[in-house]
Amino acid sequence: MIENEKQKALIKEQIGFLFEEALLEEIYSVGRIKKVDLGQVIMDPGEEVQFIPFIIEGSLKVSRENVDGDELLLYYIESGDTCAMTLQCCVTKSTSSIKATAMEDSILLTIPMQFMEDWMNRYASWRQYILESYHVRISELMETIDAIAFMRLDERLDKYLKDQAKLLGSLEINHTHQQIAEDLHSSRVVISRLLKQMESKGMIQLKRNKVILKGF
DNA sequence: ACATTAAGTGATT
DNA sequence: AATCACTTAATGT
Repeated sequence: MIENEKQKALIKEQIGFLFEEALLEEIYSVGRIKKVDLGQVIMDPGEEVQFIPFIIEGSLKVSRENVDGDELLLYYIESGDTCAMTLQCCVTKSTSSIKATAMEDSILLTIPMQFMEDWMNRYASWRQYILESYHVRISELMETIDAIAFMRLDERLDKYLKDQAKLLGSLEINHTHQQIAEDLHSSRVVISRLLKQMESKGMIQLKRNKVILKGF
């Protein structure tokens, strides 16, 4: 139950326009606010998902992970978004096949999954939102597939840095080369070399644990 | 001062 | 584009 007026206002501001009053009231009565820190893992493959997360503030990255812990970044979710894969898990009552990590300190609104179906039947706005969310996720997945299949790694890296900067609203990206390599499913050495190349072209500036973009 | 972790580089596949 | 093996640089204790 969300009692705090400040939190209510925040929710209203971020997702209020999506739903009618009655549904918002229900959201207030069953939702929980959850704060997560940068780097915190919200969902792990194999875990049973029992809530639907909305991003109220901040952003998450969603990635695929294999048994060896190798990763591949799929897409990001930001304020007002929810995670389509979670929805799928809720409907089929299966376990998560993806990993979600906080890209910055973020605030989530979590809704227990048992309300999902009921709301789908009773609220057109909810139904539409869920469908719309699926649509957006799938488009982004397509974009990622295109990038993997058709772009060279240096182009992907460039896109990655720009996406990252846009999302976090900063030209400074605080990642190690190792972390970037993991997101792109490449190796650190290769990323270091490509970054060095970009630096000598004047596109970026390199610091320890940091990449600074020189505009877009 | 030393250990640890991040980043740079040549050579090889 | 990946991996190995090694060097150099930055940072924490």
